[in-house]
Amino acid sequence: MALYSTSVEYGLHCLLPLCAPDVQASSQDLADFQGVSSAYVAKLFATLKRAGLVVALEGAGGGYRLARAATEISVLDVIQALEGHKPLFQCNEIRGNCAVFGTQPPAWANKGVCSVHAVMLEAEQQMRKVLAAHSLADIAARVGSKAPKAFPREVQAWFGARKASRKRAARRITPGEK
Amino acid sequence: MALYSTSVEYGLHCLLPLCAPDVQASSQDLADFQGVSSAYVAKLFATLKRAGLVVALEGAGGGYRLARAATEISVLDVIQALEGHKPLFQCNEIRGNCAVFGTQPPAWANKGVCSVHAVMLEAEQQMRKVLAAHSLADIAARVGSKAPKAFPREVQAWFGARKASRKRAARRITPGEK
DNA sequence: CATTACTCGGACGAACTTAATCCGAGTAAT
DNA sequence: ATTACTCGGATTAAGTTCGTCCGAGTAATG
Repeated sequence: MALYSTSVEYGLHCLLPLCAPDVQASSQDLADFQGVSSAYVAKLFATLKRAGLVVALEGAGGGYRLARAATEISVLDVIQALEGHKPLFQCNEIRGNCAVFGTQPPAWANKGVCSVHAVMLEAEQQMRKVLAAHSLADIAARVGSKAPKAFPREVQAWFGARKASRKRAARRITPGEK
Repeated sequence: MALYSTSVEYGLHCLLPLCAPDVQASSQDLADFQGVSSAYVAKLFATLKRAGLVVALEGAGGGYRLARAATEISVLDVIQALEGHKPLFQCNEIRGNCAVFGTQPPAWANKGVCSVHAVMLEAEQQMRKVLAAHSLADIAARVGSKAPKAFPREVQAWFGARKASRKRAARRITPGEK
């Protein structure tokens, strides 16, 4: 339905909580926090790690953490990591197929960039310029400016409670139970 | 593989020959001229007609013609006609799902545009601005400036010969033959 | 030191969109 | 009146995306 898929939306939103200083959370927690599919977010974060945007801490109490400062991760970085480098438009050089050329197109036909392609490249460049200009930190700050002052504390409390409840729940489960 | 599909490439290229004054050609001829799938181009032009970018002349010797001056048809018009209005990014308002909100998100959470969405909208606007600024006539002119002076005549000759050969070929086919 | 359970990570399957094809309806030319 | 060429929609095949599930490894725990 849209040019960029849901991956980008999930990925960006789930990265936001990690912008706060010294935060580390599992993909499970991040997904539950944002109310989206946890299994899918797990897959997305594996991709983000491969792209070098986050680092993973394995084992109990582990989780993800930003690989570099939130100011140094642009929206474009996230998009490229999750969707791969998708051009706006793929030129198949059909200008060289023109029937009047016969078997071999003349030199002038393939000279420079295809005129249709050129327009698309210009549009893509403008788009990428905007996406590269905004960092995760910018977005997090804008969200923060809307929220009441107590919000960051509440978030921190939620992640803390989450971790605690996990342990407690684990204790209750009998060994054989699924 | 790319954000905009092959439809856009086929559509734009096949519209270019129609930019010359008083040209009218069938989807079959336009596709053969550009060396692309004719059945698929036929489908695309049906869509372009529905969008009001071209007008169709039915019957033998019919074909398509631009619905208005080539200077008044932008690349964006063609894209929107063929792909529908696809936003760069679809916001599902997951900001309201945040787990700390409980059942009902507070008023400030959904105030204004989602901060992630806002970045995407800005990027999309810049992109569309470029696409809207270039018309079919612009592209046709740029192609023409590369080509030798005799090229337009050759093209016109090709379409003429095409029409003539059709008639001749038709005469040769026996009624039962496929 | 052995166990536990929580974490990542890749393999698997269903649903949707796109690319392409085929055939029927209508119309201008013959 | 016939012919054949045109558009136009219904149908089919392939690729991509979204989402789920299960196995491997590791830090915490007793």
